[in-house]
Amino acid sequence: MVSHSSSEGPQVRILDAASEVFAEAGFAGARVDEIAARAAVNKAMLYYHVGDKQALYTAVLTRNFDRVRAAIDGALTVAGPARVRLEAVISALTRVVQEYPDHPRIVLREIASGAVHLSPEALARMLEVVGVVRDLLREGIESGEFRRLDPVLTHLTIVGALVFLNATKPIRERAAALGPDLELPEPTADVAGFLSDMLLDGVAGPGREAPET
Amino acid sequence: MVSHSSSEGPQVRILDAASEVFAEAGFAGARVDEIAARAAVNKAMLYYHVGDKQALYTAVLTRNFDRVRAAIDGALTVAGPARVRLEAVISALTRVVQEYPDHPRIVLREIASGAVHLSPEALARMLEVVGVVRDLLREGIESGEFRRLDPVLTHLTIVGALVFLNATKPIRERAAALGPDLELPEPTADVAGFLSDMLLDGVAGPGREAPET
DNA sequence: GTCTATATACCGATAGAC
DNA sequence: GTCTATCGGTATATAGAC
Repeated sequence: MVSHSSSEGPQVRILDAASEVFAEAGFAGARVDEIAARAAVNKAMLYYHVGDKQALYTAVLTRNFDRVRAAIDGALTVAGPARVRLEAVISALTRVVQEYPDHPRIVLREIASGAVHLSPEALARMLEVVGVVRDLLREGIESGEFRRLDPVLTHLTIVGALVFLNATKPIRERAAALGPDLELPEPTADVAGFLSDMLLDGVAGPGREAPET
Repeated sequence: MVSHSSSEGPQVRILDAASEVFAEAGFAGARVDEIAARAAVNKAMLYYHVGDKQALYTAVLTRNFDRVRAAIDGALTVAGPARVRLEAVISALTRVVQEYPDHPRIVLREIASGAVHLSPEALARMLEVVGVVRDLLREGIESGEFRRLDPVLTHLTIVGALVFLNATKPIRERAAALGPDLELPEPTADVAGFLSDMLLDGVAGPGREAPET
């Protein structure tokens, strides 16, 4: 449910509610009435303030990607070798994805559909994020810190893992209810630590100074 | 489009068409009329043969997961250490996902939605696949071949990367059309090779003994 | 700016003739 | 088994009063 129901202004409530509903049901499955109800706003007012369903969707995605971008920019202020900065980015991505769990779910659907609902501006913001990590990986490869792995594949591996880990939680819970045979152990609480441990040791390759986790 | 338009029987054509449309539009976005049209079958006949939209969806997912399961079983016939078998599984998963690209897209949406459209039987088949890889990872950990990484997180990392790499292709193509600044280099053709290289060197952790989790 | 009531269109599903 | 025609429900979007 929307957490800031009455303390925030209508615009924020609408975007929060829309983000929730789009994450749960997707663009086609989302109901404008449901969004208006959760935002505690009359539906006509929703159209008046934000626009139609597509405009609502674009506004949500733009805001969500801006949050991700801000988190990455914050992580990149730390100085040091590429490896340290990549760890900081992974940690920041993990945090932002856990703080705003709607976002990875919406992105997952967008990827599945081939980005048919993504406006050019929202797509551009999404690719900005990809570009930042890609450039960081390239830099690490140039400096010899990282092995010569394809930067885009590596980025997608990182993000794919991150998004999966956060998005599969409802399924894991449903699986546990089906019976002990199908039960999956609850993954480690420290997801960022796992990802750094697993992915960076792949990225950085063996034979360098050991990371302290 | 459906590739076996007229050579196959109606049931197969219907499932092929449904898999396509569900992958493109999701459960809520899929149109039964569209599925019938692509299958070159009258809509009433579609309901007569398979059932309603939900039954159609379950049939598609069951068939698709069975293909994945068959590919994994085939890969596990090779003998050898866990590392070799895990490489074989990754290779088999890569092949099956490339041969049936609808499947990862549908799974992506299912994960995003929290599996609300998954029937218990389809969910069980999905978890079977997770279980096989999880057990293989556990075995490798027991034998000391792999580091002590959480098996479920590791599995999700593998599958997440795989699915992302195959599902993001349309977006990467759309990005290239937006301008060279946003263009992403086309990833390596040998996706399975990349994944084995990157993920297994993380999993096997050359030159290091097991840290406690 | 705010709300009610409704226009308009679409989609899933089936009745019923053949 | 096959098809046409259509019903009933529901969704987006807006007109128009206040």
